[in-house]
Amino acid sequence: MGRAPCCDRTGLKKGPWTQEEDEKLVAYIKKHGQGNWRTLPKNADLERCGKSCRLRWTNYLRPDIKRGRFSFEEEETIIQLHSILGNKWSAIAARLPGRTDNEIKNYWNTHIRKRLLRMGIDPVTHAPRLDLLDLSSLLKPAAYYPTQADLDTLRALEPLANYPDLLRLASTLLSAPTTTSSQPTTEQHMLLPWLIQAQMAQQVSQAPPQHATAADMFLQPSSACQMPGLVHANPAQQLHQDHMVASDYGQLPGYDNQLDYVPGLMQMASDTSNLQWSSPVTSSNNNNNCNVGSGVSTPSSSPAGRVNLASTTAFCANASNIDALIADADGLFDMHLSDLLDVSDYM
DNA sequence: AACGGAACCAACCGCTGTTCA
DNA sequence: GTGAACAGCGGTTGGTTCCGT
Repeated sequence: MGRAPCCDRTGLKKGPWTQEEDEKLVAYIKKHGQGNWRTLPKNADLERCGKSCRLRWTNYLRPDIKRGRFSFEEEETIIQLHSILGNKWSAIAARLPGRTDNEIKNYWNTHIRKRLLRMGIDPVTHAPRLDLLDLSSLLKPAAYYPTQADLDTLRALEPLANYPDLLRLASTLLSAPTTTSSQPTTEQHMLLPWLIQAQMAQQVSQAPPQHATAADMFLQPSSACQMPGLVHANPAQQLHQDHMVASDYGQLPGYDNQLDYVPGLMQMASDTSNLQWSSPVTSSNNNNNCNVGSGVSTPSSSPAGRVNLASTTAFCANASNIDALIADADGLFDMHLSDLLDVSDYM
């Protein structure tokens, strides 16, 4: 378009607003309404551009703005909505009465984002950061009291050696804390054959290109290999638990029930021995546009694809019915893989 | 008390989508 | 149909405050 900037007039004031300017703007809008922002400054006797006036009004002077610290409930809502909507601050703000998009954005960048990073959760994908996980978690139990089961586990993992990312994923799953002891659960052992099968199937079907790791194959929403819900995190839930258990975010609480996720996971594995994972939600619209990164800036440090099913869903649907999507996603939050990922050892 | 770095947040910038002449 | 004007959005900046040394 090449549109000229709105504030190209010289002599217009910039920087912080004075109380006098605020009063002028508020008085004018109270009397005349918002109307045309372009003409407002002149009519209100303000040496500001319309854009600056609009920003000042919407972010600060609007009477319905709630100021002060965010409550925990608001924080939880922001995290959940962000996992669905991404950096759609205005959409998030629309669901937080009294909060502006700018305020939420600032709060995210200064508080929540850093907190998630400390928790080992990627603030963009809301997934556990694979780069923080390694084989040491697998070896840890065996190093202390190597049982036959531990040895079997390690032996079974040997074929994964050439797929470090997949190995990390297996490490994550298999190192999930157990209820009463350090022994892997039956379900965790059941996962092993599936991982091996997946790895072997991949070797047979196609050799992964140099630039695509095994984990990329798993995590790419637009590829044939989708793993919906598997790495779905609920940082809000985790935050809540942290609040309950420890104020130090570097120390994650223990988890007492990881069995919730396993049946679904094993079902997925048994349904998809050929790695053609799909979900009822995404399979109908599984094209390249379903890259959840679209519309959201994705730092290079983030995984190639976003593995959050809710996010995928939202973006695939062009966010045409966000409320419905959020309602759907609320149900999906019942799946807490993050609840079983204890990454505190790697922090 | 002074200093420097970190944290915070209001405001700006640049871009996109929509409207309208 | 075209392009300028406009509103709105998300990313970034820079000034201020806080805090540790």
